[in-house]
Amino acid sequence: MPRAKCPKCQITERILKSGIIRDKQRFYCKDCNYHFTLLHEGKKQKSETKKNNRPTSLKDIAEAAGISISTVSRALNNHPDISLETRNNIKQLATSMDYHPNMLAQSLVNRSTHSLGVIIPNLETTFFSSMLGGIQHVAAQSGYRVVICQSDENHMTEVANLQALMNNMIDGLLICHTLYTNTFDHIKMQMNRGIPIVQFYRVSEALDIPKIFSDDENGAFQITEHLINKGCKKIALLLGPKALSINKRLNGYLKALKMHGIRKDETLIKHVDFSYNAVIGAVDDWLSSEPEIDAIFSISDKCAVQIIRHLKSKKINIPQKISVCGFGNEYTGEIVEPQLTTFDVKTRQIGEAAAKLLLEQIIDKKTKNESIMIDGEIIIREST
Amino acid sequence: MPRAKCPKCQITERILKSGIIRDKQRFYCKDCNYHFTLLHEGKKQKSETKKNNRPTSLKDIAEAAGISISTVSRALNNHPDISLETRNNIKQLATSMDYHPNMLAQSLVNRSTHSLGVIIPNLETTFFSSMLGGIQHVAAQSGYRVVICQSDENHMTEVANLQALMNNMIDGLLICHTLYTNTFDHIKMQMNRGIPIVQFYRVSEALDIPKIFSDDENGAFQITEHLINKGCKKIALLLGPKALSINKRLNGYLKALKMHGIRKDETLIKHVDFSYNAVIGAVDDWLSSEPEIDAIFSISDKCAVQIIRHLKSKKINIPQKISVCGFGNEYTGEIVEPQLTTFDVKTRQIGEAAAKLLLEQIIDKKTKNESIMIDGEIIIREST
DNA sequence: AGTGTTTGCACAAACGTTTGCGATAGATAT
DNA sequence: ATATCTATCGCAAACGTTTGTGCAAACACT
Repeated sequence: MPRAKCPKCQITERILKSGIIRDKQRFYCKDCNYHFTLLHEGKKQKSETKKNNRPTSLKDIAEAAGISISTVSRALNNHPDISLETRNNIKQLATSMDYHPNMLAQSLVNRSTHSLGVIIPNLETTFFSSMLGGIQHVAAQSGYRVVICQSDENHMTEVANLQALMNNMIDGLLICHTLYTNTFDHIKMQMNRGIPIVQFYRVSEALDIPKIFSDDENGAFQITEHLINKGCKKIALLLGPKALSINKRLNGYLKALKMHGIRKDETLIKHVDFSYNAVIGAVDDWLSSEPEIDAIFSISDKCAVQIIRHLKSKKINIPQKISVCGFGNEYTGEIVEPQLTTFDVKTRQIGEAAAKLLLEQIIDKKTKNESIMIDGEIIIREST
Repeated sequence: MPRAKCPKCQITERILKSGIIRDKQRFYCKDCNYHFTLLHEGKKQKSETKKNNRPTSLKDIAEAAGISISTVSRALNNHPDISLETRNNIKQLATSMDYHPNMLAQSLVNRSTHSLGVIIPNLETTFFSSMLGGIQHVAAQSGYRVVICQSDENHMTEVANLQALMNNMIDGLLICHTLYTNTFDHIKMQMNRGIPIVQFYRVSEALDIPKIFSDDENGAFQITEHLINKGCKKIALLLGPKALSINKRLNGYLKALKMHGIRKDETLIKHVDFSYNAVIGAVDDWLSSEPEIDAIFSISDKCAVQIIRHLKSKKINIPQKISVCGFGNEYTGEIVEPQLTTFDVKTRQIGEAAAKLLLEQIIDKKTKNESIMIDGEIIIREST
């Protein structure tokens, strides 16, 4: 460990040796990119204290036992080439020396980390975290770990997480895109790296990889038709930012209107980010404008709950005056009063299916190109 | 790749070569631990198709450019020893060859993965996932990844995750124990491995490692005192399984009773697991027994919400007849009607503090032994 | 004694990096 | 011309595993 001080930035941490020239030690400061030389002053005490306080390795055990490294490795892995006696001795020695295998080294030679990566927009809602539950359950059954990264609905974070994970950290990736992800070059770049990728829930048809998705169009259709059957004529639709296949829900909405002979009204369709102010603003717009609306269909349960509370604070009766529907079947929809009519997209099943599909690819080493749709179910409660 | 079939289990996958003996190839089946020999039949086409379809490595670039591996490495890392011209050429070549560094190899030599491990009981509630939010935020600022493992409130899963992560996968660990974790040998075993560990929220005083915790005793005291001030005399307390420091809340409860001259009544204190049936059962017990209770203090918001809904279904007025308090300040407590009085334990701040404390240890390479308490705040709403 | 088989182990290459230390050639100073 | 310095690069060790191969000794069977 060179302990020289850089004459420029006075830092002693990031100094590297850079050769010896005429009895002068040459150094290089990583911080300020600067070369300099000093007279010899390094005490050469290499081999002694060198590998101290490091975790014990196979080599340490081998030296302690006076045998070769490979024998130790095989003994610990129960290879029958090693006699039972030696095996037991080595195992005992290993535990007594507090040996733990270095998984980095193992993964390096085995070319497999036995872990799946998950990139997910958000964990602070039951919607996504229940998908995670499904993923973990399936992964654990096959002995795989799950490495979770939160993109926080931020596209750049998604890209960064993706690149980090794909650099040999994982054997396969499950990804659910950000709301604001509308370009998929970052995925394309990783597609021929030999690491299988599966999209789930928020998928892109532009990509030629396996997907697990829910039939959102049909879900939105069912919800809208349900509202129509309840007698609603002016159904406002609250959509998220224009992105992704999530807007399939718009199609379902329009389809239901058409089928029941209701004319499309552009003013009843609004795109918002999911911020509270935007949601409330949109609702107030609708409330203050003609014609009077009689239903609000929010594509997010979270927003639907906010809408219900907002309407109640304005003394607007739900569902007598205005019906409210959500989408996703989050837990809060069961708590709020009136309880929220919504569409259960079976998030846990989506997670399970995604993990299964990924594991099949990893274990069979075949690149499938399957797309699986998970059917949802309308849940009718008090708000309609 | 040996493609021999094991005469015992007929499997061809896990066969290893095991030396040659008198012109006979010796094999060993990893599955059934069986040795056998066959006549030579392997076509020796080693060096040709060997390293095909592997990701490009530094070596590949070096060979393509006709220079040494070390030069390529230094060039890509902007080492000034390499001329600007060579550097740019190599960089260009690298991107054109679709090079991505193997982080396993990097971590192996650098002895650092630049990622933090988190073991957390559960992600399906905002309570823990908001801690995660805090952790991720702080970690990202220092350029660290976060690897999340869910123990699912299962002690064995916690242990398994711990062992996996600690084998060189991470530079530091943040752990929040399972409800059922009451022995800490698994932590002790890992304490001298050179990887710093920080406990958060659910901590154990028996361990000599840094902790971030909330003053649950004081929180419970404040809640109880608040109930007393509202005129409640018979305050039922719903606790979780007997475990951990979580039961500090019992102390706060008792302290408040004592200070206000209320006698402790054992029948008013119940331990339950957090299952719905157990919670409702406990409440029904209280309702059907003398003396009549006038308040329920649940140490979990989730249970408190269930209790509120249960009481409402029985037409019991809240808070006129019975006041209800929770603990934790989850989102659902704001949605339920009446809104839940609870104690905000500042989960996000706990996560942030824990990540900071861990990062300090990693970066300074000093093993601190600091314990930080995050103050909470009582949130009084309609249910009291 | 001769032949063949089995057992138990050691050697060394490989996985893909980083980095200490020289080595060489050209530049500059003396 | 000689001496010194600098810029640019290569060699090889190291990180901690796994595993193909060889080899000597022990064993088994004529």
